[in-house]
Amino acid sequence: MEELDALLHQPLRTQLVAYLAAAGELTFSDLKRQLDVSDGNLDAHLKKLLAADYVAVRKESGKGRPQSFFVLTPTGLAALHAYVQQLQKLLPLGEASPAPDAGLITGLAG
Amino acid sequence: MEELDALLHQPLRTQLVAYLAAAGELTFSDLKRQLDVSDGNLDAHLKKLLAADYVAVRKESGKGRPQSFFVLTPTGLAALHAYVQQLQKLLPLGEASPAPDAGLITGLAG
DNA sequence: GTATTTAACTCTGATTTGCAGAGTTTATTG
DNA sequence: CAATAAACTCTGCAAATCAGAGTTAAATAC
Repeated sequence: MEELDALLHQPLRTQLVAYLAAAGELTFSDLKRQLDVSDGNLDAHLKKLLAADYVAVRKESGKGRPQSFFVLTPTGLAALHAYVQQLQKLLPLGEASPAPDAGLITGLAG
Repeated sequence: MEELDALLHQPLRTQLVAYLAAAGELTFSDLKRQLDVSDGNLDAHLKKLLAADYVAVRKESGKGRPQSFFVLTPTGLAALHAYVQQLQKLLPLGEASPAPDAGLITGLAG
């Protein structure tokens, strides 16, 4: 049985990676604002994603203050894709039933 | 902005709750086998879910060894439902686009 | 019917993760 | 050039995660 990617399956990192996937490229400050997180915390999570080669940095200096631009790497994008597949197998996401043998999580509305 | 439920957004607990939702009721040993996890670890996670009233126990003794049967409570089921909604907003799950302004995470296959 | 084994938990302590704020560096403003 | 502020980075503490030792109770052997 496959397990959920622990690197992605964490509140802050899931959002972070989702934002990067949507936006393509974001600065440290962009992420800090969007995630509403402390500097140190964001730094720690980015370091993990960098270490795993899920994201990459492009540092720009010269014009204006130095800034770091973060992007998803192909590795990170593939991991995200796999992660989403895992979630779909596990949970009743989207409209289709995830498994043929079970109609998971129904009868909620009542 | 709403955040992901930290109690549910954790590898073991997400799976645990998904299994409970699918099966309706599982014993400690069932969960241990399915999740392939140590006794202590499973106990700790169950305690958290019990403390949050996401799951409930029914303890049976008398016939055979004493066993604990775990179920999702209505609270837990509602939390799971809300959690899935959050994921759908954040990630491109299912077939439908999550947001009108972005076609998230495309161009993966190439 | 008592001793031994084994399933079903539960508790404890160690490791890892997550977090916030202090510290550092570099540009901009007066 | 001094002061301010943005953009990070580092350090240490608090909480979460985990594995295995310990406990209780039923089943099996004798």
